[in-house]
Amino acid sequence: MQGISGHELSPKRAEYLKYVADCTGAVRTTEAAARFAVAPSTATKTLEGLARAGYLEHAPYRGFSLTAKGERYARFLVRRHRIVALMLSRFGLAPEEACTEAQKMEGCVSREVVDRICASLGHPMMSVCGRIEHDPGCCSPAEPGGE
Amino acid sequence: MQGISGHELSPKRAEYLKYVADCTGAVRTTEAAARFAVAPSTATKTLEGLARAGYLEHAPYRGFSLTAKGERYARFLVRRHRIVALMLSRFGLAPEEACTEAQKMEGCVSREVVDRICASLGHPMMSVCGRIEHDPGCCSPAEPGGE
DNA sequence: TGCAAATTTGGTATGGTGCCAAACTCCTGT
DNA sequence: ACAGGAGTTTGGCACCATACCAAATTTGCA
Repeated sequence: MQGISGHELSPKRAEYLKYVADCTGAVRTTEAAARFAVAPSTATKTLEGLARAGYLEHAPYRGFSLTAKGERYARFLVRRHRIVALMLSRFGLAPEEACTEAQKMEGCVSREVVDRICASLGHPMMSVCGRIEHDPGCCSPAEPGGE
Repeated sequence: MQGISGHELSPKRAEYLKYVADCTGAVRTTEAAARFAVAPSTATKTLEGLARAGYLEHAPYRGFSLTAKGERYARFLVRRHRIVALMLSRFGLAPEEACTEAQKMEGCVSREVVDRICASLGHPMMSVCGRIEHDPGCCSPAEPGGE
């Protein structure tokens, strides 16, 4: 994998990035502020932080959109969320419960661990909250020998 | 059970509390500073924070020791760590690996989830890094019907 | 074109973690 | 008995993440 450790972004930033990735087109400050129940200036600053780090592109007064790097990272974040949620559901948590708790934990789960759980689960296609996309080279087709 | 959510302490504070719980008798500032590789003043302040929150008792210039509350909470922290590590080992992580990764994640895992995983695992007695103590009323004897 | 809505900027705050230097306490050895 | 060194605490400062408000700025519609 291309150097994703899973700890590049703070939990909040990761949430914002996932949100931007979920939206089609550019995200307005107001939309993000509403989504996270914060003041618009807070949304601007958090998104600005992601832009400075190269995950988003900022068209001032227009909105924020994903860069290639942001898109790649967001795919990881979504996959991580779904793997963790699926794991929790295997321990008896109901789907929405698993999803909610996954949200709380996932920020601390490394890519390494996600890949291991993913492999151990047999590279599942579905989680409790959506399809799981397996990046080529990230987890599914890799691991030639062991595991 | 008694109102432990699992999110009472920041990850660092939780680590310090576990450390104090692991030591016999009072912990000196220097010991903690060495253990966490920080300046003595930092150790003082972090431990002071735990004391102010009621988890530790502070005998100035003498050391810090657990209060009843701290002891109870530390038991939860250790149990959480071991349950999470055991869970990870079930996904193919080697013992020390599971233990290391658990350390990174456990701060974000709620008591609720710990109890669920614990139950789902059949209230195991051993983890990859030590015995698992099941507080009466915390997890094992509870859950009368379901699960 | 002018004004309302949206956005950004700058100032400020809090909490957690960290450092250093200075002040203070403890204890041991002479 | 007490001086000095080791250990500890205090106060000041810094940084990052997150958050707010008020003021300034830009956009876009009427």
